[in-house]
Amino acid sequence: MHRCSIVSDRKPTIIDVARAAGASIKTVSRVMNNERYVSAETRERVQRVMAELQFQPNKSAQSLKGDKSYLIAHVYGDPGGPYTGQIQMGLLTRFRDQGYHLLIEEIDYRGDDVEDRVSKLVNQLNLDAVVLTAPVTDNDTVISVIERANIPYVRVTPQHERDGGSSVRIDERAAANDLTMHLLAFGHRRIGFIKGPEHHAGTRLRYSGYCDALREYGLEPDPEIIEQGGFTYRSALPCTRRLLSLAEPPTAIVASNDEMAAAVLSVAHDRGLSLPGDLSVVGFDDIELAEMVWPPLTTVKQPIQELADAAAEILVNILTRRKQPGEPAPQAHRVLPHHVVIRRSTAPPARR
Amino acid sequence: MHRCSIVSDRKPTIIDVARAAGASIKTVSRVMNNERYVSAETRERVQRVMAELQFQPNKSAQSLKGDKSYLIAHVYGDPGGPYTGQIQMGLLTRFRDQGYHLLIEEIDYRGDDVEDRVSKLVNQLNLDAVVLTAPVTDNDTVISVIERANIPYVRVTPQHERDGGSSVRIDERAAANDLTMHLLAFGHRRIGFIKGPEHHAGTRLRYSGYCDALREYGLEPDPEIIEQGGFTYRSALPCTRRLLSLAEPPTAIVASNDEMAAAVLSVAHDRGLSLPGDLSVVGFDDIELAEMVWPPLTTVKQPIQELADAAAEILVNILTRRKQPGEPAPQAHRVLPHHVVIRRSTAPPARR
DNA sequence: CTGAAAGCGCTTACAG
DNA sequence: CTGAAAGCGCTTACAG
Repeated sequence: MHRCSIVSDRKPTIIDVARAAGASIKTVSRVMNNERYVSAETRERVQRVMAELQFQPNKSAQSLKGDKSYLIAHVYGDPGGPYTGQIQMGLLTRFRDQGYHLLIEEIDYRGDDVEDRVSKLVNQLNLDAVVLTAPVTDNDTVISVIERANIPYVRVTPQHERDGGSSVRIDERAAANDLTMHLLAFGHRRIGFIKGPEHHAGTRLRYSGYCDALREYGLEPDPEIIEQGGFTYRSALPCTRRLLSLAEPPTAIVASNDEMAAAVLSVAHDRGLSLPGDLSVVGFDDIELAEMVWPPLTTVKQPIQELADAAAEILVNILTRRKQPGEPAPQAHRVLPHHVVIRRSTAPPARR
Repeated sequence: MHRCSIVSDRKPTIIDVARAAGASIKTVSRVMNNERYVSAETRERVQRVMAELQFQPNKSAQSLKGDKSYLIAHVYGDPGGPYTGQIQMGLLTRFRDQGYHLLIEEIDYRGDDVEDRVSKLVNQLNLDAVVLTAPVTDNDTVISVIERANIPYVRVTPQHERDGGSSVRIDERAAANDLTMHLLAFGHRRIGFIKGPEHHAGTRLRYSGYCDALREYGLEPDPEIIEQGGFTYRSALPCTRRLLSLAEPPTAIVASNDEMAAAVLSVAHDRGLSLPGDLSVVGFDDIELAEMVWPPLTTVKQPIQELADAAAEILVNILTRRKQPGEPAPQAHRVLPHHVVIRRSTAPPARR
């Protein structure tokens, strides 16, 4: 018996394991990393000792010499939308099993220290990969730092396609089109629209989808009933007030996201309108809020869970098979199916 | 001129800086860490070279030999509540300036791998500190792993006080009391209550505050109008339906959080009740949703930003002055002021 | 299939 | 105030 003391006050290292197992540290390293060329017998013996000693490899040491830090960052912006948390949950679940940990970094795209912050994150920590969500999916400063460091990255619901990196998204334009068509099919012809903020993924595509749908019915977008919002509840309050104060107010309003749709409902309630008879309202994203307001919102479901899964899967694929240096990181671009969720906030327009 | 090439394809190391500055690596290290005993002249010269070379210290190397990983983890649970994101924002902002990065780990307290997961996080990454939020603030398994590793930690809004670690919170019991008093002062005498889930911080204290308030008015809590919810919107739907179907329904309902209060509103709307005349509703937390539903909720504001700030400040204090080993980590327990936000979901009961 | 040596980029003692 | 040496716990070549 040459393993003297199983219990010790300091954390066991690879050397302790090697000694206790009667093997070299290189062999222990091989077992840890599931490499080939270890006899089944040796592997088993080492694994048993690792378990007994409760050995846990030091990530810093692995990172210093090796090329992996086992750290992946989620870079997002505020307002990143209420699904930031759900995206993170999805990523965590997937990365966990592979031994990766998730770091988070919030980036204000207006800030002048964006480059510095991302650079520190990427370079000091030797990140293995990065996930980008709105509104930094299309931030050139952030992306160029990541590309310079030659780290694989995935953009979740980006606005524009790009040569580098990977992406996962739904067809936002088609989704906004479907949503508007739903209102047109109900007989609405005067349909207001509240846009999202510039620079934010989705803003442009959702607006385009709305315009396309109108044109399919031979209508032209009317600037009088198109408002500029900011994706927040508050931003849509004055927009709605203006729309409902028009001589000829819209009979339906498409808000570019659910939070703004909630604001439309509040203003309508406040004016004593009967919903959805006097005003139909639709949102976008299907966040939890969509079901919690009254009437619950007709909206497009953003398949957050699936998007996060797809993003994680793409990265895990890349990370677990990078063997040849010089080989360009493989890319993937996935477009997931979307669907309109019809609830009680939409109905045919009431007769006047 | 002994700095040959400023530009290089590989990242500059401390050795490159030392060479270019004509100093030893130890001196560069001193400058990096803002240690004393460096002449102003040398310090400045080194700093200039660091900037020119865009030198960024490798955290893995710092962590391997030193005792700091510059990594702090936020351990939370799902449902961690919609303010998980806000807490993280607050922590990020504060830690950033100190050079710390934030890792996140979601823990399902029902899972049997909790210990393993937290242990891996803490031990493999050599975490510098941990922040715990609901519902893991009172999880003994998690806390004992952290304490064994001798890492400072802060619990945000814990349910029970503890000997070890630090905590920040509001007086939830007093807050629930205030909220209920507000209804009592309006003249309500039959006030329903929807509890949060067991094991979740806040559940017990909020209920106690409600009971206390009733007793101050000489009333006893009536089990018939006390429901068991789960802090989710959906969980409160059936609770509300039962309460409103009673022969003598409550004239007001206290929901243990805002999401459940939103569910109360929806059921009431669905039954055609006039709000707040037929039913007053209060929530707890003042999450964004509270202002987005109709009528907007009277609730208690959870000062998330301040709580996150306080938590971060406590940790930064501990981390930046740990000099003497053996000295126990200093602790802090802070109770922040709370206040009731009165909106339009509460009013005196209508005459029957 | 297995192992001894060197080294990743820093920090910690320890000397001057 | 400054620096040369050793070492943190692993992995990467390189030999057997």
